[in-house]
Amino acid sequence: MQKAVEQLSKSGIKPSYQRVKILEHLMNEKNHPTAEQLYHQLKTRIPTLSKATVYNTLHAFTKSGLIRSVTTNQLGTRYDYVTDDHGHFLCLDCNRIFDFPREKLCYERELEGFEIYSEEVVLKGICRDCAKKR
Amino acid sequence: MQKAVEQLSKSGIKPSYQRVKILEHLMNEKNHPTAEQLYHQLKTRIPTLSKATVYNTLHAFTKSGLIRSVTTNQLGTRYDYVTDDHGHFLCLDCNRIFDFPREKLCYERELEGFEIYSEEVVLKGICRDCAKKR
DNA sequence: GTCAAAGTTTAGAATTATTCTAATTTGGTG
DNA sequence: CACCAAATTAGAATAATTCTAAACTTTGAC
Repeated sequence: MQKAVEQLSKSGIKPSYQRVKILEHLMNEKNHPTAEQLYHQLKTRIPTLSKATVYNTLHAFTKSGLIRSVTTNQLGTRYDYVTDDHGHFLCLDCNRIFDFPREKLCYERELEGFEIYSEEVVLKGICRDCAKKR
Repeated sequence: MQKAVEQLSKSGIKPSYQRVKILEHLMNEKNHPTAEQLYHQLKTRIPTLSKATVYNTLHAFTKSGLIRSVTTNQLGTRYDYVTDDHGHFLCLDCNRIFDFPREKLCYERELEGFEIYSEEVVLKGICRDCAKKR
């Protein structure tokens, strides 16, 4: 609880009840939920919650860099709380997303004059578990 | 024309009229069109063309590795003909996508046992032209 | 050549993620 | 308390994508 409020304040986002709950959820969840999933999971505890709030909030968080959005093209955009630089592996079978560590990328030469707000590395394929099952 | 047919055959995809036209279009276009844009641009030359065909075809091409899909989250998925390893920079202002060269990424240790089908590096921000205009 | 089977394309309906809108609620300030 | 701005809400609207069932093409067997 305290941590989420702190993070929001630090990012210049007013820590409303909904925002705190959404951020906490993302801080605890390790499974990269969609906006839809987040909405349903939180709806039980915040019955008045609206989808618009979830989307607005996720956009604000993403813009401020608190969370990262992973556009997978299947089942909608997925979100995770940003800790360090890591890439995402999407399993095309079970739809889970795995984090994996990666070096910070470096593009000074190629993209001179470009302002880079976010960078995303997404691999797609079959995860270890699903590969074994075949 | 010949090149597209050849590429399709090599990938084990039967080179139907529509497929050849779609692939040729992607080989010529440098601006990473959406399915929608492709559909409209080709519709003038193939009046019977259906959106379902465009989507089916793009999926087949992507699966075979002939083209790559760039999921940007704004204005739909965008496609480009694969030549070499490169990353994509999406300008949040003008919505253009810029290709830039990048090294092949290397994840042997972190993702042992995972089958990697595709890898995508997407940066988002403001391109040089748009940055200047401010 | 004719036929059936398989594969491809088509138009339009259906679905689904996301955005929009206008009204309501909330929280702080004088 | 009364005011204002910001945040939230429910539900409608939009837009990308998928689905469906029918029509058309191609292929190979006879």
